[in-house]
Amino acid sequence: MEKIRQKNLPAEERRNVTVEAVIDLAATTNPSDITTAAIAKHMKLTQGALFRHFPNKEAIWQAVMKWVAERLMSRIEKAAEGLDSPLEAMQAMFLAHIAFVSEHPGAPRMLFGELQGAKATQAKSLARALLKQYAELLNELIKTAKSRGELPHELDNQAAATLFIGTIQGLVMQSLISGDMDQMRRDAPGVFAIYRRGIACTGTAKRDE
Amino acid sequence: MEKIRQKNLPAEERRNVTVEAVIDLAATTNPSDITTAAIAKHMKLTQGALFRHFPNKEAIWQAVMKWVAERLMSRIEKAAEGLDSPLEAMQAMFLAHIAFVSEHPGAPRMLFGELQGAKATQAKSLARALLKQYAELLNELIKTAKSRGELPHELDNQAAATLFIGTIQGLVMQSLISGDMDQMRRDAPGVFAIYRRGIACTGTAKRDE
DNA sequence: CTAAAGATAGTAATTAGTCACTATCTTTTC
DNA sequence: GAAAAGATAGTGACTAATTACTATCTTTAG
Repeated sequence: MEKIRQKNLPAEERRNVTVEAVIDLAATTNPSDITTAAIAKHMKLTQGALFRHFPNKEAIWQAVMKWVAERLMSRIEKAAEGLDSPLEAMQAMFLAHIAFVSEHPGAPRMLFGELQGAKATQAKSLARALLKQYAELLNELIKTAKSRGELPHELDNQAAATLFIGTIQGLVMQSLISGDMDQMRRDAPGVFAIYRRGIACTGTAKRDE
Repeated sequence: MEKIRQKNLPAEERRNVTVEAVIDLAATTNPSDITTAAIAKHMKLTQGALFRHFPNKEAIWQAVMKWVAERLMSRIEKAAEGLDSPLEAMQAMFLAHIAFVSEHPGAPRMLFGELQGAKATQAKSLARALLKQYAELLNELIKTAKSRGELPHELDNQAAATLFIGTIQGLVMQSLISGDMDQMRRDAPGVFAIYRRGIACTGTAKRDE
């Protein structure tokens, strides 16, 4: 069960190892500073050998984004599974997302890094697709919640979904900044509590008009 | 008032122009992809000439971060000025921040880009200082709001401040992703409304325990 | 006339990607 | 069932382009 130094791996296995190496590196390195040489070194391979398994660097990035998208979505969907209340489902998704990121700090960095770029790479379009799918999932939940009376009808769906994702992104950014991934796990419940009250609460509290 | 092509600018003026050129470029380019050559080209100067005014690239980035920190903080403080209610002040700050970013999309990109990096540059420590100052300002407002009864005492200050900043960062990220800075301005009021209810609302709404 | 600002033309280091060759595994054939 | 043949994986040295940065010459402004 130990991580033994493997040689002559079959192609697909080697590609998987490569993706993990990149996620690993991205935990401590700015994605755009990750060189093919660094990737190769981290997996104890020569730089040239990488190109036996990927046509170019962009293909590596694409594979990484696919990995992130698949793992993250499946994790989130699994967390929401079986929960009857949409609000409870959203909370479970929120915490699952945070947990995933704190286990793989490199994942959000790759995502943000890719989205930040100007040119329309294929990796970028994968990242966009992920966010879109996420937003749709949330919209469904919010709609169901409204129909069940768990959320007020006056609630702005768009804003609620934006804030849900934005809140996570904000937490992630602040953890990246402090360099402490546990901070995120600590802050998550309290932050979500505020979000939940924000969308559930109908009254406009105090207003002086 | 027109942007006339200036030559032989005095040193300080040239440095200002340089900073603006970088912010400009950062609006469409990943900060770590911005080369000294690109900066020079954008301000119609030769690359070598840049180093007459900055000892190295890091010094340029430092100047940029200083620019961002000063302009952003002064803008936010001005927005909150004269507002008696802390909650109103927070809303004004929120909207001012969003407005600033939508006018200078390059600013947050430089900030995030710098914070993302592993190594401890001076530009990075400026960025950290900015966020810290911001958080303290928020904390003061929240405390005052509590003492005036505008916010409930049970509210978690830390979480509220985190979410305030996080919400903005999230909005920024999503605008960067869609490439449409106006999206941010459109979403901001609705999103802040939810945040405001979230911190102001004491009741736990519906809970099934 | 001189000092500051810019142009020109470099440098050394680093980057993604290539290539001829070697090592190892898998399949075929008798 | 073992040797031959082919396929697959990895090596190490290379390249062309790009990078931040520098040295030297030229222009301009006061």
